[in-house]
Formats: sequence, structure tokens, C-alpha cells
Amino acid sequence: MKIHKYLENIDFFKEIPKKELKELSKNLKFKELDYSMGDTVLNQGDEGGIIAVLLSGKCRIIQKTNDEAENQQELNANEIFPPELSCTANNKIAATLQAVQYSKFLFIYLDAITKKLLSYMYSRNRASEERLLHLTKKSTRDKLLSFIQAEAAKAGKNQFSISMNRQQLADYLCVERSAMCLQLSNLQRDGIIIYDKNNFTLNKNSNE
Amino acid sequence: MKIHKYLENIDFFKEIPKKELKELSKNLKFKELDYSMGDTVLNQGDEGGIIAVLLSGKCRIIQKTNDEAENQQELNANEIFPPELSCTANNKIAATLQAVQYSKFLFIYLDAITKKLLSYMYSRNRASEERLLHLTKKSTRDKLLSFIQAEAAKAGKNQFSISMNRQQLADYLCVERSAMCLQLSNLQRDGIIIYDKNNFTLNKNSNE
DNA sequence: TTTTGTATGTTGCAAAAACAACGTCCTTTA
DNA sequence: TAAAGGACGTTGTTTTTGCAACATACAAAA
Repeated sequence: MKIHKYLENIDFFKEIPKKELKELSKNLKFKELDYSMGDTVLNQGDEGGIIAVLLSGKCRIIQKTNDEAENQQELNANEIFPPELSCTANNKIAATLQAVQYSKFLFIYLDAITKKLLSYMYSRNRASEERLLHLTKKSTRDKLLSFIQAEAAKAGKNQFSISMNRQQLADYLCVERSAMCLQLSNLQRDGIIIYDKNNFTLNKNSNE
Repeated sequence: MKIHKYLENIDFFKEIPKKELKELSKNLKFKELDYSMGDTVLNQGDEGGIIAVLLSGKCRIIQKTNDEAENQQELNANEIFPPELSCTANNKIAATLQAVQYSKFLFIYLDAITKKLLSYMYSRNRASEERLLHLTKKSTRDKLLSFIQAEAAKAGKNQFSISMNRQQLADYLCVERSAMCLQLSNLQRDGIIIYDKNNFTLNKNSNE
């Protein structure tokens, strides 16, 4: 069966005119594979740049976060994996995919430009999500803490530098610069952080 | 000059191996155009599905919001338009692009599948972006106004209903319920909105 | 060197928001 | 019908933030 016949029947591609789909499928690399119950389809950390369309069957999406917690979701027929197309983020599959029934897959290999575009978009979304995380905190102090903790997590250690100056950080957190400076002072006074200019240290043993 | 030679020199595509870029460029539709100062490159509302790479020069991005306000940003050489790739959202260009200098553009026409993938991702981002738009407003009043204007825009008319109750709306906007109620009152007192329960009317002729 | 400019930190005051408490309206339920 | 509960709006008080002004430190330019 030709690839475009598969694609035509996938909800995700339904809006695309059949003629165009047929044309496109000439340049697409793809692969069709079957999996038995219990099989691992993709492993978290695998090479990305791939989109998996579940043609039939059912799968489980298992995502391990850095604090060892597991997050599970379902993938049903006619859905695509990864749901957020995050495969493009760092070219790594962000979750493990496991068949819970006999499952048929169509894998579509993304070309470099599509990957780049998706990756770009994904990184922008990530930035929005992260900023939202900070902005939803009530006080300036909590916004700052949220930001500092995120930066420490990114750096992978308690000591890190930031590239924004105070005004830029204040704008990013939607607070007033001088008020923010005051809160930085308070956080240091309370032993939660130590900072000098753009160098910060998050005091780990503070239970905040 | 071959398209892949252009692409090689664009920051956005720098990470892509040259060999692959050359291969890809065979299947890409593209167009190169020059614009003089003051020329309109793209109009808000134009057919989407296109990415514009500014090879040289400088442009102005002018976005008209529904309340006639204008939002301006710059587009510099080696940047791509639209910045958020929102062209894929409803297949419409989201802002007008105007050359402020002599500018050289490379247009890349996206294929249907790439468009669909970007569109899918964009719709997932939209909710975050929209909430950020509201949360970045300084006062409770402005957050409310931003939300109300967005709802009116979605409804396509000045009268609309919302599905959230007051507490949910307050949580969404990260403000305090009673303070928000007070601001709703004030907005109504000032003739900017009329509301009763979950039914709102945005008064068009208020210059806010 | 002096001067200038810029980023940061500090302080006092005014404005805004959070909070608590209460009143009203409306719906549900006994 | 009466009672109870919930959502919404209002008001007064407390807390936080924004704002303006100024101080300090440091780097760049004259």
C-alpha cells in the first residue's frame, strides 16, 4: 500500500488535499512497523526527528522526569507521537512508548528544515511555559525564587550566572526593578540566596 | 545563486549540514525578492504558509490588534518572519511587514505536511501565549481589559459570554477575586464594559 | 586623571492589590 | 415555604508594589 493512502486516512492529515499528499509522499522517508503487546516502540532518549503515527492499536507513553517520578499518558489509534512534537527539541525522544496491544505504526522521518522549524517553535513554547511558571507566582519574591530555582536547574548546580541585567529581569518577571532589587536583598538577608551582580548561588538547605 | 547557498548563510539554518541543505533545497519552493524603503512586503491577512527570511536590510513588523492599536517590532537581517511562525495558525499572515531600508528577502514555501505540523504545534502554544499576553499587563484592570478584548476578538463581536466563574477567572489572571470584581465595577462605571454575570459587552467607542 | 554615563542598590511615599468580612441575590434542597 | 449554600459584589484594613529620587560602584571616554 502506498504511503499516501495511509496518510489520507490519518485524522491528523485529513485536511491536506489528497493530490498534495500524494505529491509530498514522494519526498518523505517513512517506515511501517508492527509491535506486539508489551513491546517498546521508542525509548526516552532515542534519536528524535521522527513522528510516529499509531495506525491501529494502543500504546502507553511513559515519561520519566528528573526527580524519578513517572508520568503516564495514553496514545490511541490515529494519534501521533510525540503529542507535543517535542522530538525536535534536542533531537531526543522525550518519553518511552510501549505497546499495550498489537499496534501498527507509521514512522515519518522529518527533513532537517522541518525539524528546525518545529524545534524553533518548540523552544519558543518552552520559554512561554517557563515564564508563565514564574508569572503565576503571587509576589515578587516568589517570582524571583521561581526564576532562580529554574536557572539553577538549568545550570545543573546551585551556582550560576544570568545574562539579563536587572531591568531586563524585572521586565521578564513583570515587576518593578527597584522593588525586585529589594526582594533580592531580602532573599539574601534571609539566607536563601547569595548574589553579586549577575552571579547567584541558591542556598540548597533553605526549605523554601 | 543556488538556494542552498543562501540557506547556508542564514543563522536559522546554520545547524543543518550543508549536504543535507543542498539535498533539501531540491524539493523546496522558494522565491527571492527585493524591496525598497517603505515597500510593504507582506500584508496582515495575506495567505500564510510562507516563511520570509530577511537576507539583508531592515523591516518593521506592524500588528494591528482588534482595538485599532498598533504593535510594532523590528525584523533584522538573518531573522525570519513571522517570528512565531504563526503563519500556519489559520493560514493567514498575522502582521504587516514593511521595509524600512532596501531589503532582500528569501521566501520559503512550506509544504502541506510541514504547515500542518507547525499549525498543530502553534495551536498548542496559543493558550500559553494568550495567557502571557494578559499576565504581562501591569494592573488588574489592564489584565481584565486584555482578557475581555481577546474574548471579544474570539467571539468576533463585542458581546460574548465566558465559561469561567469569577474565581476561575481570577486564578487565570493571577489576581485576587474581590479586587478583580472591583475592577470590573470600575470598568463598567467608566463606560468601557457592561456586564451581567458571565455576559459581557465591550464598549467599542471607549478609547482605552 | 577627571568626567561622564550606566547599572545597581536603597529609601520614602503614594497607589494598588491582597485579604477579610459582610450583604445580596439566586439556586438547591429539606 | 424555609433554610442552606454558593457566587458575586462591596467595603474597610493591611500588605505589597510601583514610583521617584537619590546613593554607590564601576567602566568608558575625554
